[in-house]
Amino acid sequence: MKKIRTRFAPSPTGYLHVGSLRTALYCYLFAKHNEGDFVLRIEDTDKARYVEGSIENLVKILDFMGLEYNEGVSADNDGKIVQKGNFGPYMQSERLEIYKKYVDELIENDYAYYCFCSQERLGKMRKNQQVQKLAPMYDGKCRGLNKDEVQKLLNEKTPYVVRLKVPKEGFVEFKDLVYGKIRIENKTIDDQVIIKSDGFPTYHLANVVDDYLMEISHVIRGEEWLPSTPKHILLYKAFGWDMPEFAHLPLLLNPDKSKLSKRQGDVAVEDFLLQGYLPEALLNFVLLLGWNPKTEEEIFSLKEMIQRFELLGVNKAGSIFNTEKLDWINGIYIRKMNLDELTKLCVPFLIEAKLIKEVSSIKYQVSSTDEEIDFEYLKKVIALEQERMKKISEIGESVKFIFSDKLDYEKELLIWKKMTIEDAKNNLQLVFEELKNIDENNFQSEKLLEILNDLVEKNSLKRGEVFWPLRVALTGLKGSPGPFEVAEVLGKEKVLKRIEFAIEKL
RNA sequence: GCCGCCUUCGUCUAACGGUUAGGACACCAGGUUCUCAUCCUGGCAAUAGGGGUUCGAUUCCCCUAGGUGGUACCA
Repeated sequence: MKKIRTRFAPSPTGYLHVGSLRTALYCYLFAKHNEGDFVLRIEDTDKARYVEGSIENLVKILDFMGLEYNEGVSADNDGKIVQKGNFGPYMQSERLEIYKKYVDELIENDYAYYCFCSQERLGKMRKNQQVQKLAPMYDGKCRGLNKDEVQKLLNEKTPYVVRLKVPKEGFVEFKDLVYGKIRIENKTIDDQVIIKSDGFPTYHLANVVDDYLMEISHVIRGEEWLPSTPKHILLYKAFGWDMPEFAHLPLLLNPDKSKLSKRQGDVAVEDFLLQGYLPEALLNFVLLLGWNPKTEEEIFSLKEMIQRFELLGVNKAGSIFNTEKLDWINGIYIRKMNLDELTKLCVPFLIEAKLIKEVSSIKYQVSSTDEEIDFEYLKKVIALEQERMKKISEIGESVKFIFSDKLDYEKELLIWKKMTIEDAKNNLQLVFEELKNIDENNFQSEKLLEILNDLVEKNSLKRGEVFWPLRVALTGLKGSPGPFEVAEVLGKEKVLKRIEFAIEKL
């Protein structure tokens, strides 16, 4: 059997779109599931839309997402673009000679023709067609030019494009792996430009030639390509080439069901990463947008995805990109993560939130107090929040209370249910006296729980009457981690200080 | 306008032509708990509309509606 080879073929026009990420993921999974190759090809045939640095950025993000490809372009240690694999170059702008050769062959065999029509004429023509409520299409003026006429115009250096000579009769039919049988009448297909006047190929030509030369077995791409697939098929036929399989993927949508766009929120993979979504979570989320595993499982590692992925499970309808479920998935991955790694991810956000400053790679300084802390301490702080974090970006806000010199809260918050102010004050006083006598080394959450439980019993109190005021005294928050974990992280001195502060407040 | 594609809870999605139309997120309620979160239990909520075919349509066919993609010397 022929080797399975897929390609991801973005154009370098800026950022990596989450929709493209899903396409890349499906291409990758399909290839790897079938022990095939996954190729990265840069479709930079539009000079006008090229954005500086976007290839470098793309390569970096794919790498960070863990979608490893076998061939294409890559970045070296300095971030410079280099060729990867032995098939290159995989940037279409460097393959112009190749397209030229193939297009000459098409013209030679009467599958394509030179067109010398000016942009102005074409514009007028289309306007007329629209007025007459006709589909805007090239009217075929240059289609019948004979060899001498063509040669003459070429000699006169008349600007030209090359167009595909689409048959007037008949139809193109193909079987899409997702959408099933698609049939389109030839008469509705335009004589598409395949070489532009600047000598660059258009997508249609470059894509077909490259897919053929790179031995791509499965073309997996967005649904927006479905209507132009017949043009591609016509090209394969004109060249006499075997066709790849086609699989078009449903679109990702805005909440209003229009095609997912930047206007209505973040769409760049980088934006999500910056917000503190984990790459694994993002992949997992995007996997489920348009594909289902035919079981009720929802959480998959990349390895499991490879094992499970089949094109059969891809559905046809577009899906709204709604990040509610992404938050849930991200929370799951955060909880599964080991503390060391999670802390490393959180540190930049803590610095950004101006809670701490970096002194060295393992030493930090608390901004408000200049106190020195180390990575091990940060781990304890992060551990407090691990199970309630949805996005890494929340960490600054949620652990602010740990690093604050002075908490800011209403004194009423210290009152639990129907307690009186006096009760709260007394109970805090009791706790204060009790904790004062505990050795610094015994300031551990289990021990503290034990000791304060005894205190509660001894004084026939309710747990809430003691724990709630204590927790608020330590955190200043309505919702927070438990008082004993917090106490352990803060240490004896600060705990006593905060309790005193609360008592004074009441 | 023309051509194509799509349509199941709010969202992501299951269901050989026969199911009380299933799961997940979100939401709500209860349990655990000093609070939040986690965890467990339960609840709410859908086959776009109309015709066929069939003993029986979410499922097959047709029409309508809506949505969406394409209609470039952009990809």
